[in-house]
Amino acid sequence: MSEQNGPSEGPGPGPGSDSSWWPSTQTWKSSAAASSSTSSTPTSTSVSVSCSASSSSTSSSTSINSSTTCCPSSCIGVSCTMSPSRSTETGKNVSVTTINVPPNQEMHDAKGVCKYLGGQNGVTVSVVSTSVLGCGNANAVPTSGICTNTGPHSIGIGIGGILAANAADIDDPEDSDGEISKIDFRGVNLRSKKKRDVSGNQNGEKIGDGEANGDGGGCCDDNSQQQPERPMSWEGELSDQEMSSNTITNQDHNEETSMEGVQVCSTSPGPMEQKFPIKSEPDFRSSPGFSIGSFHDGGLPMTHNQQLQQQQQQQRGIENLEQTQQSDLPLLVGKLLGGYNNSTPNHSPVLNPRHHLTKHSHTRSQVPSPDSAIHSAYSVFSSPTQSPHAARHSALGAGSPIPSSSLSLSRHSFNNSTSSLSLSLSHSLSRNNSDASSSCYSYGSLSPPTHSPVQQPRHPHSHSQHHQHQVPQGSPLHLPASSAVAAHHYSSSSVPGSELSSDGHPVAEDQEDCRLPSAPSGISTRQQLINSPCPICGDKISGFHYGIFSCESCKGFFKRTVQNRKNYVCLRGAGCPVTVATRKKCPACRFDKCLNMGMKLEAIREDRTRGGRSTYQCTYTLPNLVGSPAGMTSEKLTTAGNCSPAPAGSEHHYSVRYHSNHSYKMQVVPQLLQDIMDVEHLWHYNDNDRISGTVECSSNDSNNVDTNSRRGETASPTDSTLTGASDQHSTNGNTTNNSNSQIASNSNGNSAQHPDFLSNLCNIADHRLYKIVKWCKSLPLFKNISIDDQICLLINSWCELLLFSCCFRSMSTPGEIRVSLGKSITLEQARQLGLATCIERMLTFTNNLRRLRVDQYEYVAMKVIVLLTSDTSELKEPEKVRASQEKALQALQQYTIARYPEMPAKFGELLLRIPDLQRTCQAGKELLSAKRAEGEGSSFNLLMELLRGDH
DNA sequence: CTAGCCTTGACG
DNA sequence: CGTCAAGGCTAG
Repeated sequence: MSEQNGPSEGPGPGPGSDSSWWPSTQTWKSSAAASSSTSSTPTSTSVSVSCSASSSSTSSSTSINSSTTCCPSSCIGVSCTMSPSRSTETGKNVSVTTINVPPNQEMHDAKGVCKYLGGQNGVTVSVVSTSVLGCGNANAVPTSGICTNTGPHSIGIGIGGILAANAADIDDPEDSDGEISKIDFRGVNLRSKKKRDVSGNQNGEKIGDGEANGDGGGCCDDNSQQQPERPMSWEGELSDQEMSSNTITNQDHNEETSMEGVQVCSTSPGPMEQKFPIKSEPDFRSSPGFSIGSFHDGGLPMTHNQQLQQQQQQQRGIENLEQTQQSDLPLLVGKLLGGYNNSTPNHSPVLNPRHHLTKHSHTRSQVPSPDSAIHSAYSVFSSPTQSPHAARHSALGAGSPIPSSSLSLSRHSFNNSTSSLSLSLSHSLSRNNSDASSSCYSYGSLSPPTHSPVQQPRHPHSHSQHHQHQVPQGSPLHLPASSAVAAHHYSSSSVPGSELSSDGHPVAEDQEDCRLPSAPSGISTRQQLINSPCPICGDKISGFHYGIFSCESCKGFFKRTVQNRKNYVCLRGAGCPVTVATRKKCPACRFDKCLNMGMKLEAIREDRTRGGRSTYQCTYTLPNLVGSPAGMTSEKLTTAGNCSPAPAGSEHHYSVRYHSNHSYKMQVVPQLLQDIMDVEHLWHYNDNDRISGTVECSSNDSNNVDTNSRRGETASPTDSTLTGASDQHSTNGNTTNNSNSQIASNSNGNSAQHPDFLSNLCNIADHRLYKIVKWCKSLPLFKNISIDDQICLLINSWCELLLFSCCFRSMSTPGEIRVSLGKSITLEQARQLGLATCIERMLTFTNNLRRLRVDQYEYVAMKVIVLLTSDTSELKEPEKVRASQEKALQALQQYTIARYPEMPAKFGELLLRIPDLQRTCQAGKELLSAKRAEGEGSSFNLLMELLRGDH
């Protein structure tokens, strides 16, 4: 890893951040290298336990010790693992994200407990203790994940908890917050300071990002006053609380940040998407259900009828499943889904192998390795040739940052019509393009944005949106969002000059075609354009940079951001105003705006070659507004038609460039996708959950009544993840026996020895399961599926879902997988722990996500697609499931086409990653089973953490 | 990190 | 040689 050590890259491309997608060489290389190297390592199941064991035992550098070190109970959570920063190989600091144990931990735990006790209904302390004991006990343990709930109460947890949690979910904001505050956000984007190499290597740079941010957010240097500076990450800005909370103990080494604190939004590649609204989730702990857990009670967000039906169905389904399947998971899932209650003996789900799962796994296993992923990220961007369409339209590409708020915006109904596909037209331009075809600039007035000629809203339909300030100052070129308008396009050549009229002014031809309000063609001169305000910040335009006319500062900012692969996260969830005065405050939003306004990543030269003409292809597709496939309304289409792009062969395409965020979103994001996104917050795992989970687990286990009790069959997803792996594989695969046997083994082995471990498992499993089920039940497409099938689907996909979530979250930290809050693991560390196979695949998968610049919308859509995989023979209504999946696929396709016209193959590429995910999952499960067998607690815990959901 | 200014180099 | 966009340098 050359310069960038894997970890170090941290700042790197976050999922959200653009940089992530950036073709960046180094990062990729490093990662690639790593992966490749690793690849050599046996992917197969057998992980060398020995290694791990030793390593684990030794806290060695990597120390991932978890629980033990910390409080046992709490273990998982915060405390655990901290690995001091370790400088990685390369000289650079790599930051491995180390996790420090927060001093607070104890607090947390205690707190958690307290909450738990107090908060929860009936749960008594005694219970807790019991459960704890239980966990500790060999018996209970294994199951823990699942078991967690097991106690009589346990059930409650599972289902009850969920139910209880239900919508309402009792959140304790406060608690949460408090907890959150304690959390270490180091990871969050702090940009490591980087020194700049004289040479200006990018490599080194990554490191550099951050310091400023430090906690406060270095990003905005200046701003501090106005706002405390916040660390940025693509994910979003941290809330104030978070900010305050962040205590970062950084280790010197780490400069990078992990995004942990940020909730997630996981990464989205695009800055836009990145900003996922951060919601803290309700703590289910607080929910009575949890403690007590009668699953009966809990109500997921469902109507009563639904609930009733579900319950009925569930029971039936569950029973069926039980009969048919023997995996633990199903039961648990079933319970969760349906509230099915079974009091079965508790076994640890985790331990139990699930056969069913295997089936898929097998299939999946066959899937080609992700290795390909390694290839370059470059490919996409770097070579123009590859993507003819490469150019990102400002409009389209620009993903307008979608502020969290945006979610609330009214949605358009989008037509799913595929027609949209056709919309994207692209040219590929060569760097030297002579062809510079026409570009359309809307000249209109030089006047300030408000005055922009374009003012007419281009989109009649645009809903009222509240725009966020972000609106540009509206240079004629770039219409203010509010004004929505047309923009100029250039067609092909990146070289502005080409576009210019003889005068040297950009040709406005298109405008007319496009009906842009802007001034008549020819009227404005380039100079005029230059005189207009920078569409990003409103400053004076200095020229045509990276695809748009912008000021020198934004040009430089964009360059630095891309070259250095910065991952900025808006702590506020996006939507920060970007003006001359505020542009320094939130680089995340500024970068988003750069993209939104049309700056092209492709314009940044990987090789940093100076001079000459740009080779990047400028492809302009029809304006999304008009044509966006996804959501366009007919009207819009019509409009588009007017603007009709140049004839297919023609080189010139004109499109409206500017889209307000709002309109953008509406146009590009299919309703279904938006609906899916709206429930995404249910997925995220937050600290509170964790903590609470811990408590719960402990409490519940011992008794375990039933809940989870699965006849040993069920495993919580988490567990299953672990175990499941084995199961699916068949590695372990014992069906029936497994659960018991496993449990036994566990109990005997490590589990007994590591109460913490067990409790952790319980916590994780419970929480994740809870979250996942809750999420599933809220999914638009999932609700209509019968309970039986819901259970089946969840059983078959939970592992993929968890891993996907983890990998997506890790997009911003090349070379490392973000395990949990602040914690991350590098391949090297994984090797020491004997987890190389799994981590390697995860890194590879993550690299692919980064390369593809998977954004939040794509991520959520893919999760649904994965969830709705109907390739199982166990489905009762496969057609229905298939139909649902098809809808999700359609929505994703529409979105990718509309949002990333320059990446026409993105949809297909995204789907091609699913097999990799499945393989990765298989590897993870195998590892888990192996670890479990060997009893390596720490490694096992680590895996659990890996599988854990987002925070 | 920011942003203004400088250098580079393909084109015309 | 001028233009112009991309990268580099560096004071702040």
